Amino acid sequence: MNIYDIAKLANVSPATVSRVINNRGNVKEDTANKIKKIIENTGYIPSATARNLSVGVSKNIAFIVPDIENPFFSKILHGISDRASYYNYNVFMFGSDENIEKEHRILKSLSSDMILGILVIPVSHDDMITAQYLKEFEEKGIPVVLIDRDIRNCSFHGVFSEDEDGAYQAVKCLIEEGHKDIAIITGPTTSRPGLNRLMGYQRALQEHGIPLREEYMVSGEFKLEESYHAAKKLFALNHVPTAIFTSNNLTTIGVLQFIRESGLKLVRDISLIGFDDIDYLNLLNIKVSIVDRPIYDMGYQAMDLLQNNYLKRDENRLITQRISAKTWLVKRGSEKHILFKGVNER
Amino acid sequence: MNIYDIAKLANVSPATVSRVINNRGNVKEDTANKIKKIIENTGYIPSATARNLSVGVSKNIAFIVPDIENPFFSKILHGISDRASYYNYNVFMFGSDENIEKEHRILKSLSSDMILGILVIPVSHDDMITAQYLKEFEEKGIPVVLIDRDIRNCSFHGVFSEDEDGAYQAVKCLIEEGHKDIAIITGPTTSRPGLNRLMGYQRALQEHGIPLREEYMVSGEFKLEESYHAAKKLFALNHVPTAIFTSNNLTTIGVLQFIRESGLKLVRDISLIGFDDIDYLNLLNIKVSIVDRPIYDMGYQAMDLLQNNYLKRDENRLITQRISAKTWLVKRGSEKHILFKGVNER
DNA sequence: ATGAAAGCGCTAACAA
DNA sequence: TTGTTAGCGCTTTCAT
Repeated sequence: MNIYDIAKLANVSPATVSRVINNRGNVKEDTANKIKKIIENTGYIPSATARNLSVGVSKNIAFIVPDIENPFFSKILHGISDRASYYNYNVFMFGSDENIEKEHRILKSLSSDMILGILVIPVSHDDMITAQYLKEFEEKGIPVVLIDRDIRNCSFHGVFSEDEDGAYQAVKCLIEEGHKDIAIITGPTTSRPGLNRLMGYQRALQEHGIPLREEYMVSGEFKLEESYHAAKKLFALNHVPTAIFTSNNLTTIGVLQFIRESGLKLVRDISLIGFDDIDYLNLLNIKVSIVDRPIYDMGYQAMDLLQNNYLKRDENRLITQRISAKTWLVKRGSEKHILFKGVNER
Repeated sequence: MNIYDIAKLANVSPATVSRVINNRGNVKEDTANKIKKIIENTGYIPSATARNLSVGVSKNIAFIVPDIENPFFSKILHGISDRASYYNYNVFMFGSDENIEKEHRILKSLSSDMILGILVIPVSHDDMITAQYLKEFEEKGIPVVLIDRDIRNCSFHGVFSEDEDGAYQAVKCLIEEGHKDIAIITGPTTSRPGLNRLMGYQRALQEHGIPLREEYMVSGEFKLEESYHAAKKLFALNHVPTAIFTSNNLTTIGVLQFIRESGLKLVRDISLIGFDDIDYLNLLNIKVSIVDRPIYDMGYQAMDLLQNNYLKRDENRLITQRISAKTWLVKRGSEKHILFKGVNER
């Protein structure tokens, strides 16, 4: 079944059928109705492939995500997917598994005529190969929108968030609660959010006259297990901090795991503010204060940005659209300071 | 840049270039190398769209999932994605949001020449419209593989799991622990897994001579909030059960939420076994016994099944391949029975 | 081993 | 309002 078959059945030309299918107008209503009926009855579905080839444009967008199973990214995907379906776009999902080579392979495999745009959460802040691929896509008129993670020295469109400020607010809150010995479990230094959250942490301390201590900044790499071990390191210090700022959701969980396993208790033994919420914790009455942000909306907005940039891809090439999502502190009690922490007594 | 440009640069015909690109052989090594070099230098990437149109086959598969944010489905997606990338397939991700109309719209929009196969976790066990769409795809030679949820009276290929047995084992375990008053929070009756888990529950009770009690079977619809209220109902009964079997991960969380909010404690006040694990609970030292299964592998296997059925889509049309993943009980203590439950004392 | 050319299903410019 | 026709970029059969 193709457009010629339909045309024959309707005694019209394929062009007319095409006009009807695409609501191009300039077709007598009778003719249009007749054609529509035939399409309905035969169950004919136009070939998207042929259409794409003919018009040189597809309705597919590619989404490249580092960790499909992280609920943070699932939420972004949800936002993207919902908005994409509004635009009648299809979403290709590619998982890079935080692996830079895999990311390159994905980008390389992206035949540019199959996709209309690219949404990507890049693995690294510093990787110039990925940046090069993305630039080439932009030059071909395929808009690129980064999500959450920026790339150094490039100015791609993107939806980010106020990482520095979020972290700053969190640490400032801890300070105002009376904490002075505040540690951070950092994200990878190859990631912009990781870097910025560290900077927010440092600025908060400095602005309040608290000296930075090397041993209070340990690396958790945004990963659960690494963060668990980072927490362990902090508790092995001579002078255990009274509060920890954790740089992402998995980091928070890693620390919580360590706390539970060690028989420690939040607030009593250690205070905590994390970056990004963890859905079920609050429901389960595990009260952890966190820096929140509109995650679903970030995906949604990214899709919108892509769409806008696609529409005006010829003009305005020089204007980069970058959105920064607000962050806000959600206090649930884990930030509280009590003067004599159990662990400091030991 | 197209295949003609490359051909011209290499002083050969487009056919030869095509042979090189697709490793078809029958090309002198010199010629092949020359062409490869030119392709390399120009950065030419063949048009997947044109290729698809020409050969009538694409490398895309569609995955339709009811709830992107549920970690259970994220794991399946991960398995699918990994295996798909092995086959050099791209995965379209569609979210039906447990909405049957949305599912129909997605299916309807799936231009059959854009996709090579369909992986779907259908919203409903009973919906014949979806079934009809899927059948039509199969008839066109586009293989369909169901995941997790079967469709009534159809025999699609699929990867399911031993829901009945898993539930049976869980409830049997509770009985052997000494529980007699065992409730179930059920999934939707329009879902096969929901139904089968209920059947497993009932069989376990019956085989052990425990009469079924209507008021001990409440509906949680596989949803968090509904399950929370279901738990509330159970605790409002004159004769509160001593144990609950929860039909999926969200159900378990809903019940845990109720338990926590009510100041109740697992085991002391109520025993619990759930279906499907919840990643972070165990890490956070919330010890809930659950029925586990190889979720990632289910996605992985589904992709393999699709691939196999694609390869032999012409022969063997009548042989349906259905895989059932094993389930196993993971005891973490929450199944334990103590004789005088606090809540029964009231 | 290589090339010529038809065809995949659709669109759009041009003609009528 | 409708039709004709030349592509879109690739594959593949059939010659050579």
